[in-house]
Amino acid sequence: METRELRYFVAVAQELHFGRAAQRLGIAQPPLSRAVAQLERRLGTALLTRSSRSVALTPAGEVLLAEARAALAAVEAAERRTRRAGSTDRPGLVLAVKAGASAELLAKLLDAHAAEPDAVPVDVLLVGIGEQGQVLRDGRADVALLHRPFDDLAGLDVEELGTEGQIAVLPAGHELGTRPELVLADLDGVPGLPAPRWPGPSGVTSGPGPQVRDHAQLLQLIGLGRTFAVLPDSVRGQLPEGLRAVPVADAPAVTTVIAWPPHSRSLAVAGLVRTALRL
Amino acid sequence: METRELRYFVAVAQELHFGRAAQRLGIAQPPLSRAVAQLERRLGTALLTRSSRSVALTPAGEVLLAEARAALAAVEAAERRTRRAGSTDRPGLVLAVKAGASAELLAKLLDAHAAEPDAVPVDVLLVGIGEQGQVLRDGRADVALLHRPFDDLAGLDVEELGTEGQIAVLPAGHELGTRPELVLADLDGVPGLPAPRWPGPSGVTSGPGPQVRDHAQLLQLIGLGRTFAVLPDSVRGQLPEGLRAVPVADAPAVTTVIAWPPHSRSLAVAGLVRTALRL
DNA sequence: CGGGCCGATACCTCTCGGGTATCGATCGGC
DNA sequence: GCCGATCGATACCCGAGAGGTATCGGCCCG
Repeated sequence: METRELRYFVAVAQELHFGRAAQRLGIAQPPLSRAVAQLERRLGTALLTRSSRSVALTPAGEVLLAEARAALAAVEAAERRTRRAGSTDRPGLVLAVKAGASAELLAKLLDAHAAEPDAVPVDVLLVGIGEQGQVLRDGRADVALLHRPFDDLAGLDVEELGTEGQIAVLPAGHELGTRPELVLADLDGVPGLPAPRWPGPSGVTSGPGPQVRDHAQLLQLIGLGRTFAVLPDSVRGQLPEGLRAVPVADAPAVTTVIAWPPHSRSLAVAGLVRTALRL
Repeated sequence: METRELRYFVAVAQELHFGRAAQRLGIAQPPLSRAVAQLERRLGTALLTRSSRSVALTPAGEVLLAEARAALAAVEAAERRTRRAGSTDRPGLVLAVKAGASAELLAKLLDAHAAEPDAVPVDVLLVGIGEQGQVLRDGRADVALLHRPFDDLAGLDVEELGTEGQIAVLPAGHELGTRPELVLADLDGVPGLPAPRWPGPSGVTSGPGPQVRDHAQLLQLIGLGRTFAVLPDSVRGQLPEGLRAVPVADAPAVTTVIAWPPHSRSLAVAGLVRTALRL
């Protein structure tokens, strides 16, 4: 199987429409139809059920969609990492961090790493919530900080860096902000304060409230009184003036972890991880 | 990048010889030279240093070799898993087990799974030591039993099933077999009894003794008085007549784990894992 | 210094990926 | 119930590029 065929199939499987998929791929519809049909012939399996009015995935098609995405990410990663290994000007590491999260830990880590004798330059790549795994898997980053149980750690090698409780971050002057402590049930369905939505481990977003990409957006929306959030303790240090932080007794503990792609044989990654574990 | 290019590059990188690589790929040498040169042009990096008498990998080439292997395994996995999902006759799972290891646990697991209401048929794939990760990654198996710290768990999702001590397995009548307990140092450099070699997590094999692929081979060689082994407690149940088993006090504990490929969304895998965790 | 090994280059062929035109089926509207 | 619109499949053509053969040019060895 060639990556071209996989790209074509993924496009059709996502769009569920040959015409639109062809347009997205920048080719005409007939070659796309033929390519997918040929893929099905070679695999000996129907991947799509077509009824001239609609296209749907067969169970085998579902399997191939998931597997093809992973395989294409691996190929992309190969390309990107090789390019970076070859370009002499930047031999450093790329560290992916959720924008706005773990700021204090990140600062300490970068300082400690820079003080190492064999320090390699580190670029910080700020990504949206839940995107760290993706950038790690497709080669845009070499290491990432993520948070259990929120982020998807599947397929990554991981070391734990620390655990902390969670606090509710509320708009200035909100009645709940005056209490000394909350439980999750207090925050369930507060009138006029919907929970925000962000990309979860399963890739989908859930909840009724506003859609949010990173912590900065989230804090801004809280400042505007449009939502609230339950976040790790360590965000206290970066709360804008006026927001209220209240411990949430029964919120699950958050573990910050450092992760890297499984077959990374890079000494530079190992060095950064070692530094992180010493903090 | 197409998988064809990656396959070509991997062949050359392994053989370090364009002629032989071309032969292995079933093509002529000139197209291979051109394809690799074109890949280098597209990546903007030299991958190989060629000197008409020898071929060597550049650092970027080393990176691409590792990444390309992973990517090609992912593509193969996509193909195999889709084929199996499509062929109606065998909708079951493939469970990879080191030949001869964890026999008791395996029997219990298969029994318990068969007793489940939604039992899916399970094929057992016996593989050589250290090959479980590979067959999981390239789609030949869906689940595997492996043993920490011996097997390479990088990139796999894992649940622990149990921990046990280790025993030394010695030929009948060997003097060490009469002692009530040993320490690793006792086994270090026993005259006439070299330690066996098998594929380790790093892929290489080390040690001076005979080369071994699985437990059955290993036990046979011990029976012949040619080597010894330090193995998990649970092999006691399958020792052939005459072999001596002696606990090793300071050997690292072995944890048996059940593992599956990270993006497996399969309900069948989840069911088998749940059954295993109940044992 | 000459022969043999090996990768690169030149040049040819033909497969196959991609484009246009069109068909056939299905669904919605009148 | 018919007509038109939509959408995937089919027919047919063209050109890029993958692969083959012949050959060159550098390098080590005898």
